[in-house]
Amino acid sequence: MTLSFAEENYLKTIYHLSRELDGPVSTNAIADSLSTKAASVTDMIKKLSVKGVVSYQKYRGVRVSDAGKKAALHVIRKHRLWETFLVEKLKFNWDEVHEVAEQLEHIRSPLLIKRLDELLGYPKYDPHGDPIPDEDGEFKLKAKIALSECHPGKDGIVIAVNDDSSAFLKYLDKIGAYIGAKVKVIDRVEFDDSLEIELDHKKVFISKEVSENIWITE
Amino acid sequence: MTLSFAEENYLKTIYHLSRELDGPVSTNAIADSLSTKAASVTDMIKKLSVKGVVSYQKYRGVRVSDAGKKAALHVIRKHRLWETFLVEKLKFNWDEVHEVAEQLEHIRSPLLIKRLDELLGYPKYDPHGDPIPDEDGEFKLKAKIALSECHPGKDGIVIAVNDDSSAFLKYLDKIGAYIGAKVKVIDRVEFDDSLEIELDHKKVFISKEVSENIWITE
DNA sequence: AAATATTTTTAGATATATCTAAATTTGATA
DNA sequence: TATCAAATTTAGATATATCTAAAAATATTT
Repeated sequence: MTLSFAEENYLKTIYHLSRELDGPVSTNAIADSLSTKAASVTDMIKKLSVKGVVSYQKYRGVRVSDAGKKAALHVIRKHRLWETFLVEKLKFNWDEVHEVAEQLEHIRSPLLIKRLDELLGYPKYDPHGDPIPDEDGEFKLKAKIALSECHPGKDGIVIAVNDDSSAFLKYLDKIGAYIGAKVKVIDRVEFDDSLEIELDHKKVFISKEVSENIWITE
Repeated sequence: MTLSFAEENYLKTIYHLSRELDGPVSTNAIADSLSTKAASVTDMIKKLSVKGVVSYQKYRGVRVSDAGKKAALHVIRKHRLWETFLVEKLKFNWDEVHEVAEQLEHIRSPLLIKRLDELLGYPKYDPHGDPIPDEDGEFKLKAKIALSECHPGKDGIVIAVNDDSSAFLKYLDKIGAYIGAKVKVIDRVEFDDSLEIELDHKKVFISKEVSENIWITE
């Protein structure tokens, strides 16, 4: 059973969405996430359902099956290994890798991924702090807490970010919030839940939207 | 103007065929080369013609335009850089790279190719001895002669092979005919034009079909 | 040159992936 | 609970890339 590029993209997106939620994933959520139309999603869901990678009840949303999870994690493994390669070996900035990795993740060659993993020294996390699943789809999440959940006085190390968009990552670069940076919460503004934090001995204000997307050690 | 994967594959094939011939490339030659049907080729040729990368007269074959040449050489550049990467950095054998490079050549990212070229040290030739075009599509052929054209007594160094199939390359590995190997023609069998050659101080017989696909220094 | 064979093109299908617009179902609200 | 709004699905198109079978053009042979 092989999945087309489009099928792999849908499956990966559905998998990611299903991890943010508890229950089934809605058609519209998938459509939004993929910038496509609900009608297209319904069509695709039917195909994925026939292939056994999702289970689906009309009007009731989609769930990823065990086989689907494995397939999704394999694509995610490839995506994150390629991102790591681009940053470690080709000197890409972390905000430049996503689009290219979206293409590279669909290349089919078990040997290529095996050797790439070897070349990179079997990394466990990608440049954004996300875990890289192993060949069996196993991975370990780091114990982490979103900055938005931290009270003044809390300090830690930036270990992951939740948004891979170039704009967001460029902003993080600017304020010095790279993976591994030391951070301390100085103050919280009750009015809008923005935070004053210290990064690299410099104090900056970040909005709630930003603090929700930065994870630090617990 | 962007070409789809399929369009890139057709264009590349037509370009390669046009270099073996003097005149226009026939529909059937393209179909054979791509293991597809003549009818499919006709359809695609029309599309490529509209896009201006080939010129085409019904029943009269196809020619690659200047714009087409540039586009084809760009794909070939990517293919050969990836092959070089696979062998040099990921320890692939030269008979394992073709299929993967066929996929990788379609990845769209100028920065990726720029950095890959840099990582590899700006190579001029790929693992099969084929020249890697630069960004402008320029490349240099080595002065070379097919073994099949050599008379007994002629010696030289294997600098390229003409067939990238895994079976052929595995056979070359077996007899020691890697790029850079010293070779000397010992004898020619008039009956079938097979050759006795010396490679690595070992004498082997090779068929005409094989000798036509091995190129040595002039 | 006429007949025959080969090559190429056209016509009409199929499969994938997408869309818009209309119909249907679900869920929230009055 | 009946009504309405939102979400979802269906129906019917479009675009790409492919195919088979038939028709047309070209090339070869007698």
